[in-house]
Amino acid sequence: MLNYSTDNATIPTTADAQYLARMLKVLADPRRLAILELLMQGVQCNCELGNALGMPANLISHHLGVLRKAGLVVMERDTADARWVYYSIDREALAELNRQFGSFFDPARIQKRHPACGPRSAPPNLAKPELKRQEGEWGER
Amino acid sequence: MLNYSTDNATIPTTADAQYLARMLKVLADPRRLAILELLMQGVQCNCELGNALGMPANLISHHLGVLRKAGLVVMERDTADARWVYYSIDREALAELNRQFGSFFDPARIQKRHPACGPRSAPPNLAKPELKRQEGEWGER
DNA sequence: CGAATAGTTCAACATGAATTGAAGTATATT
DNA sequence: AATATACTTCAATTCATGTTGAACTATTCG
Repeated sequence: MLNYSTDNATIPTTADAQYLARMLKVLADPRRLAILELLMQGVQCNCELGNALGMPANLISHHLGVLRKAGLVVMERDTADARWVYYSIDREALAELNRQFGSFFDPARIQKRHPACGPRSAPPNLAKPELKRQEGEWGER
Repeated sequence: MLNYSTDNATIPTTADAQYLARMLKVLADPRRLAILELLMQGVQCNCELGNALGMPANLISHHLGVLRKAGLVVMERDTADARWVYYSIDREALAELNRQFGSFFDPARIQKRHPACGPRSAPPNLAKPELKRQEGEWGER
């Protein structure tokens, strides 16, 4: 029954899924999450972020670069002293991310089973999508 | 102005942020996203997932293990033939994830700047959190 | 009982990305 | 012009995790 092909069928194919996959990679770093949390609390410069998080300036720059490339963060230089660079969240990009995530992981989207393989005799004994919870360490906090 | 400490200040500290950091790591893999997408479309067994995604059984098992540990996926064996194992999304865990994500990345949470450092002369010229968008490759699709 | 099947686990290896340390760039001050 | 300041960029190193291939486990069938 295993006849997997050699093409890249495992890469998300819709534009939405590709967007989400890329964004999730950007978010799945504790330090970047911490930076984003601080920027949610207000516009900040590299040294403010570095002070608050105990990170060197170059590492802050690196992570901010990743966030900027992802479109989540924007930068502006101080008008009085251009050495100061301020970073802030791009509200629209954040809202769009929230929409996409909420849509992809919407529980209302869960469907019933459509069997494509299984035992020859009896159909799978599944009355509803939720099975009895047997494992999981993190879901419940 | 750089006086970062050596403690683990960069690790998200609240329980919510830690939960989110862990979950995002689980989600930030294209193959796991693809698996989740298929499970959203209905309960499936290893070989159905493997066929659809062109992945070997052991890799499917590995990723499903990660998803189960995260509490997002549950398993049940077929009652007629215990060799068949079905996987499905844990609806409640998914709903909780959606809530946490939506809350953390809620644009309404964005605050104004509270300066902790900057040029000595003029205060930062920031009237509102949104700055003019200057960069970003992915945010707009 | 042996063979087949569905899936799981293990460990080595590969890969991608974060971190580190140095160097570079631009701006401001003396 | 020299020095200080706030970052940014680069490249080597380190680290975390995905992938591969083999071995294992449990169940079913002839």
